[in-house]
Order: sequence, then C-alpha cells, then structure tokens
Amino acid sequence: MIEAHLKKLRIRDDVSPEEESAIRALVSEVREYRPDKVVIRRGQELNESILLLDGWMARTKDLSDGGRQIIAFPLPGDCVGLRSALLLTSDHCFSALTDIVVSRVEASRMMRIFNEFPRVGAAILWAVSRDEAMVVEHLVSIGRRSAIERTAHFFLELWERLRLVKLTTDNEFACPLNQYVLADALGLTAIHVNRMLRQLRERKLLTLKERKVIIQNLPGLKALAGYHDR
Amino acid sequence: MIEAHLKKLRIRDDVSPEEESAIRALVSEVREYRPDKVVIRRGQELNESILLLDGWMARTKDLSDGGRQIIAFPLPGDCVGLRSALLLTSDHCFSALTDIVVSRVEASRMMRIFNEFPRVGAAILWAVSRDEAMVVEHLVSIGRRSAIERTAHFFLELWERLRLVKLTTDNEFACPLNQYVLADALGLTAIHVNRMLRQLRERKLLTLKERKVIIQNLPGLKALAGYHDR
DNA sequence: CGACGCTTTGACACAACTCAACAACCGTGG
DNA sequence: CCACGGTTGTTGAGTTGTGTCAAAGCGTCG
Repeated sequence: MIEAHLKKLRIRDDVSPEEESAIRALVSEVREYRPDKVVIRRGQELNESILLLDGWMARTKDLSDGGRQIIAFPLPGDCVGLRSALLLTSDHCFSALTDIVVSRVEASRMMRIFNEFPRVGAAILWAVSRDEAMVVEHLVSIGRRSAIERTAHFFLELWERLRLVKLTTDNEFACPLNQYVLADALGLTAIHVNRMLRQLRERKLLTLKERKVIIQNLPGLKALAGYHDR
Repeated sequence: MIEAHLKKLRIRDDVSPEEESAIRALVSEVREYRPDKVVIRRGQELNESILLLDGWMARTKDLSDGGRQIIAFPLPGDCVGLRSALLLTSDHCFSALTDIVVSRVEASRMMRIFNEFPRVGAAILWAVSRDEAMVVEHLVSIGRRSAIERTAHFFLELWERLRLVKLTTDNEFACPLNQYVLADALGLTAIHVNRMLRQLRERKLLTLKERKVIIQNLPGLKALAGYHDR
C-alpha cells in the first residue's frame, strides 16, 4: 500500500534502494479508519504526521454557524498534517471520507529521514509545497471563478492528481464524493452543485454517476474551466 | 528595519544574542521597490527567499480572463517565498503595494541557519506555517462567508497582524489598500466592496478613510464576522 | 414494509454583479 | 490661472447567478 507514495516520489526523480527502504521504514504503525472518522481533531496536539496509504480524506474547517469548508481532499500517497506537526497543533481537522488506511509517522523520525536522506526529505517537502499550491489554486477558484468553471476545474485537478497515483482508467475514475461534500468543497450549495453537474452532463463534458466520473470531452472541459497544466 | 521581524519572533519565545545576530546576518542584500513593482515573477527560478522589512506586498495570481485573486498581503516582518524557494519556482507572483524594503536571503544560507540555530529555524518555519493557516482562513472566508462578514473578518485579521508588529495605534491603523485591491482580495467587485464599507460605516463598526482604518466597535465587528481569536 | 441517504426538480428570493454616471481629488501642462 | 486626464470613491437601476424552500423520486438497508 506504500506503493502509491513511492510512485509519487518517483515522479520527481529516481529513488535508490536505500532511500526506498528508508521510506518503507517510515510506515510503522498502520491504522485503519471508517468513513467520517476524525483522524486529526481540531486543536489536537501533534508530534506526528500521517501518510495516507489508501482511501480518500477531507481536510475541513467548521464554522460557528454550522457551515463548513473543505480545504482539500488528501488522496493516497499524500502526506497529511506535516505543517500541523510543525505548529504542534492543527486549527482544522482531517477526517476519513471512505474506508482509509494510514500510517503514523513520528515527527522526530521524519526529521531523521530529512538528515540521512536529504533527497527523500526534499521530495516530501516538495509534496507539501505542492499541497499548498493546490490550496492557493482552490482559493483562486472560489474567489474568481463562476460555479460552473469552478466545478469543471475541480474535477480536472482531481483527475490530474489521481492520474499521478494511477487511480484513473482511461477517462474515468472512481469518486466517492456526494453532492453535499462537493458543495462544501466548492463553496456552493448541494442543490446548485446538482445544477452544475446537470449542465456538465447536458453539455457532454463530464458525467458523475454511481460514484464514477467520466470525462467525455477533455479539451472542452479545460476550455470551460480555464484550466492550464503545469 | 529588521526590528519588525525580530519583534515577531520574540512573540514566540525569547531570542538569545547569538540568535539575534544570526538573524541580523541574514539581512544581506537590502533592496527597495516602488509600488506595483514585481518582486518575484510567476514562473521565476528561485534559490532565495525574501524578508519584507518595510511596506506592504501582495501575493497574487492572475487569470487568463484578466481577473486576479490576491492570496495574501505580506506585512513587515513576513518571510516571503520560502515555499517557492523549496519548489524552486513560483506559480504566482509577489509585488509591492507601497514603497517597500526587502532583504534577499539565499536558500542555502537559510538552511545553514536552520542547522546552526534550530530555534530560529523553528521560528521561521512556524511563521511559514502560520502563513499557510492564513491562506486557509482566507479560503474559508471566501467560500462560506457573506460579503459583509468577509470584509469585516478581513480587517480584523489585518488588525491582529499589524498589532503583532506594532503598526497599530489604539484602534487605528494605516491601510494603503484601495477598493479595487480589496475587491481582488475578497473575491468581490470594487463596487460591492464600496457598498460593504458603507454598511460598516453606517453601522458604526469600522471606517476606512484616507488610507486609514478606524475600528469603532471591536466586539460588534467580531460578532458580525464570526471572528475568533487564536 | 418504512426509514434513510442521496439526487433531482421547480418556484421564488435575494445577494452580488453589470452598466452607467457623477463627484472629488490629484498632478500636469498649456 | 484654469483646463485636463487619470485615479479613486460613490450612487442608482436593472440583471443574473446562486441560495432558499419545498417536494418528490429512487435506491438501499434494516
């Protein structure tokens, strides 16, 4: 299950056997969670980071009025809560969307890896930086794109990320998000998400059905979303 | 001018004379920029980070349709582009809003500080993590708060940050942002920002006049914004 | 079977955007 | 000196996108 993470690091540059075993050694205490279980509570003290091995997570922030905003969806291979480990406390929470498998990594052990295998450390830091770039892109989406553009853009980004860890087949991918979850991520209501999905379907750009996304017209979708590859 | 930065680090914990001089030594090549000058271009290769000593900056991302989103406003004492230095390239740009004074810090030298003075390194990392927490808070604002709440929340956050570096007097602070800039930060139109400011003024909560913000009713403003201190 | 979670749809309300115009202020130059 | 354009702020009228409310359809599961 660590494979996904390795795949991701390999994207950046080749990994030596020693480095690979160092990464494998990180995976110590493997745990599983059921959907909706909270993995890192808001305000929780942390001296460890979490490697997501399988399943989908949500990084969310709740408001006092009952609403919530989903910041990001960590996918298999993503390193969760590294920053929180630095701050020693998290101001938002991470929970499981599906059944998930994670591995807890002590912050101190992580630091040792950084020293012994600088390239692995750099790869992890790079992954964390990429996470932050994604949050920024999300901010831009919500701030300056219309609901339809936002929705299209969101699925394109998801597709790109899932492709990196080989979780797509052709122009399809499994997607466990329901319309309420999508709404909390996109800054819309579930009802409006439904309308946007219908529009994408009627325009023959993308279909979400039975927890599966089918991209029917990639160029069209990119044009609509104003999506640019990196 | 390095004072602002030192002040900020002192908030976290006391700084020894050696550490202080190490930080001072970071400030090597001091440069100045005029308003609207771009300090870090989008896509620029980077092997250095930037310490803002004086003035206001904007971290922005431009869209293909001409719009733009302001991600954050770096203030004196903030460390800019550390993440970008890790990624070796920035996907958005940093520009001067006012006359600014910055100091360039080579990434390698920064790394050396991290090793020699772990506590200083931790303080800087902590500041960077705090930056990311602010981006997340900004995302929540735009995604789930109404225009009026968002506007109120924005000024409260600004006030808090400026207080840290002693740039507030009483319930006032200088604020060089015009309504167009505010609009690009809040994900609104300049015209609507104007209406929200009027409403805040009429409700006797906050007034922005001649580049100066006066907070007239702090509790009222916090209640409106749903603002919680950390 | 009923209960529940999720999706879909319609009618309507309202927040925010668009367009258009004007006022105040500045520096510049005739 | 005033005329001028450029920038910023202000306001109103009308439009549109998105939210709200209400209801129904449709699986699945106990």
